[in-house]
Amino acid sequence: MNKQETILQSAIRMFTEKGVDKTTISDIVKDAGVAQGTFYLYYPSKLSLMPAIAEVMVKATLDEVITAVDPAVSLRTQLAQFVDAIFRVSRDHHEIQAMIYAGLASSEHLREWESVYAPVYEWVSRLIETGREHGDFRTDSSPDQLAKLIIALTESAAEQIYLYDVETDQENRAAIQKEETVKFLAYALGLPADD
Amino acid sequence: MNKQETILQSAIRMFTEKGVDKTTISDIVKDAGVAQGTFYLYYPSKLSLMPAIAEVMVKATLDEVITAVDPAVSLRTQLAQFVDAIFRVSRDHHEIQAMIYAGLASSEHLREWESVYAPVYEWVSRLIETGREHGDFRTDSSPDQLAKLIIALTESAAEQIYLYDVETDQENRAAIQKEETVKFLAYALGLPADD
Amino acid sequence: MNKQETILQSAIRMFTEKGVDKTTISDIVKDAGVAQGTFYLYYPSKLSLMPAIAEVMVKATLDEVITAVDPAVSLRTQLAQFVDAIFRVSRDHHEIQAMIYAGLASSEHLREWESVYAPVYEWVSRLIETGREHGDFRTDSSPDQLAKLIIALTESAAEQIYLYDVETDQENRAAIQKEETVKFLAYALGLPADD
Amino acid sequence: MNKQETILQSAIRMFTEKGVDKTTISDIVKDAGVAQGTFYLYYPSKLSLMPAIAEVMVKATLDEVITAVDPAVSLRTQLAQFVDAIFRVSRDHHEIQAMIYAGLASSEHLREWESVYAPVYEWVSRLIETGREHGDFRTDSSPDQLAKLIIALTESAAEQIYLYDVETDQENRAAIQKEETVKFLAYALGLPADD
DNA sequence: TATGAATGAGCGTTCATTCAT
DNA sequence: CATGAATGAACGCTCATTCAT
Repeated sequence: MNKQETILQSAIRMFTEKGVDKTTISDIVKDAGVAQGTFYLYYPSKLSLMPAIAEVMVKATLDEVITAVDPAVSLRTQLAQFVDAIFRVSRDHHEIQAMIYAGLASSEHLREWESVYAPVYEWVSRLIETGREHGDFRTDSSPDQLAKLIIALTESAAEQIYLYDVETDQENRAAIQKEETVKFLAYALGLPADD
Repeated sequence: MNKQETILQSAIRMFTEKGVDKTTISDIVKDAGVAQGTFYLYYPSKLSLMPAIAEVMVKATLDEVITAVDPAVSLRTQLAQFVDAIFRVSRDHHEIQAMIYAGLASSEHLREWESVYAPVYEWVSRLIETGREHGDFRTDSSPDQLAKLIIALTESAAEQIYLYDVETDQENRAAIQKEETVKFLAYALGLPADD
Repeated sequence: MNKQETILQSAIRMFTEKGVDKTTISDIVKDAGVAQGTFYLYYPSKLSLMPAIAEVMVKATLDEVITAVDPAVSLRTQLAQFVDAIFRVSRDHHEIQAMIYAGLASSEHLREWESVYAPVYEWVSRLIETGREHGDFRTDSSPDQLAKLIIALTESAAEQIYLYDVETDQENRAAIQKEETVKFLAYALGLPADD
Repeated sequence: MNKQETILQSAIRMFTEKGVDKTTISDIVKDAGVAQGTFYLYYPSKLSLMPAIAEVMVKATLDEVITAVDPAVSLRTQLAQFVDAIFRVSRDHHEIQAMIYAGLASSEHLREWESVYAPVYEWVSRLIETGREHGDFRTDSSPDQLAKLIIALTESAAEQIYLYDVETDQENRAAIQKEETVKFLAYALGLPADD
């Protein structure tokens, strides 16, 4: 792994452990085992790491989703698998997600965000199109629009559980929230219940 | 307005204008017209302002919602009014919302967040209960659960429009997103279409 | 002496001892016995000290000149006293003079320089005007023009001796250079020799 | 042009463009199109370039003077041509001159300065000697002494115009200053007016 | 209560210098 | 000879925090 990659990995680790604001470049380079100046060979500032990190996160999300969702099962089950995957990503990376939401917001790298996140939208869009070919889902909204709202709902539902530090009974609350989210989505999409 | 309140208002203004990280206590006290030391009479640190700010925001949200939603009209219309209100709050205060999401996350004041936000959840919960008394909404989920997801979806949908700087055609995209969100919610809640 | 004045004095001392470039703000505040941050309460940067230092230098120059020149003696003698004073200032402060010449040049504070130095030009101008009232000095150049060249010549002659580190026989070479400068000036100004 | 020479030329260009302090070795090697390490094959530090640069400058000055001054014309005119040449050099290279004056001063390479500048002194000295053979110039000062003061006056007069950024009406003020300088010199040297 | 001058630890950043290739 | 990635000491500067008034 080259030094640029090492720095990026260390940045993700440090941001996750202590938050973006409280992470110093000194923390990152110490963790990465490189000199202070080496950081600046690859990134002009701390915030300029954000797009690269977002990219890593999106890739991780997409990988998780693709691995988790089995195209052979019913759409309702696929939806459950999707929700499960998003909740898992949120649980494992909620610090980074908070960082992306607000950290990116305060940087000048926001423009890049939409394009970085595009693959996830596209994946969900295609899921809907495929479903429609089998006669599933309501058809009075475009796949792109539905994809946006599906993702908005699912990530936001996951964050309600994982973004905040209240860890009491977390997995139990997560299970309920997941089940409710799937049901909510099924209704919202006009998906008939499994029989 | 006493000095504590003045400081809080200045903090909100400064945070909104230049972001939380880039706002210094010096900025706040200058804007408030008080001395540097006075800040510390009321708040031990910059982050300790967060719960108070969150409270103000939640109150603003609730006021907006209560004002906008007319209990006399159809539930579908009330839903549309609710979505409209949330989008408006997001448009006007997206900086603060990003701040609350991630700014709070990095502080030690997170515990207070849930209790601060509770009134909004309760308001939506009561909306559902009232609807049920008239035979509306599906009943296979608890009002509290539905409230959570309604809020999650609506705020997240609004943020997709307003959190990012792409201001091209913003209000047009917002109109479409609002309409789709209402439709999505109506399906998700088992609400019959207006007739 | 207040802290601002203390910092200024320390800056002059440090600049004189080790040169402007090699003097760090840390050097200055250590010498002044104040905290690092205190510096920035009064000066936004190292270069912003320059106009203040220039002012001190000009005042020192003017004091030296006014003290040294006796209006009661012949103009030729007054000229010698003036040259003597300028050489003395150069000897004692040549580091600062080099600093002002080039240090100011690299800053954005250059505009202020002319106004700061104005009193010296004016003093020499008045010397010429007074001389003319007694029928001395050639009259085919304006006092202001002559003042500029008198100062240019005298300071530059002094710097040839003192700006560079060659200290061998310095005072002897200075004596010769002073005498020649006075003679040069006397001719240049159309001043008759003492009789 | 070999790499050593390329580096020197780039250093002069960079120093002129952005000042000595703000020019980094990285700037120089980038401009020169050589690697960072190559610099150190030829110069041990940034300041060690100074004597070489001074030499180039002095050569440029001498070339300008020799080209400009026509030995066939009257001494008064030659003086005007000389003043003109010095003003031109100052206008085109005032950044480097400031650099040499104070930049050299802060280095350990000062000893070399006098010897580097010697050819200019000698040229002026010879001008005076030649003039004397024709019965011109006063003879109560040595040519070497006069040369020093002539150069001191002329360069300093030029700097009063060009060292500072006030560019309003610069060429007009330069013309007046040049004329006055020639007149001043003519008197100072006991040179009869052209007839 | 209220002030604001003073603090100083610690930050991001620069850049002259080295050395394995 | 030439390279340029890597170094890390040292810099200017910020700003939350304190405390004598």
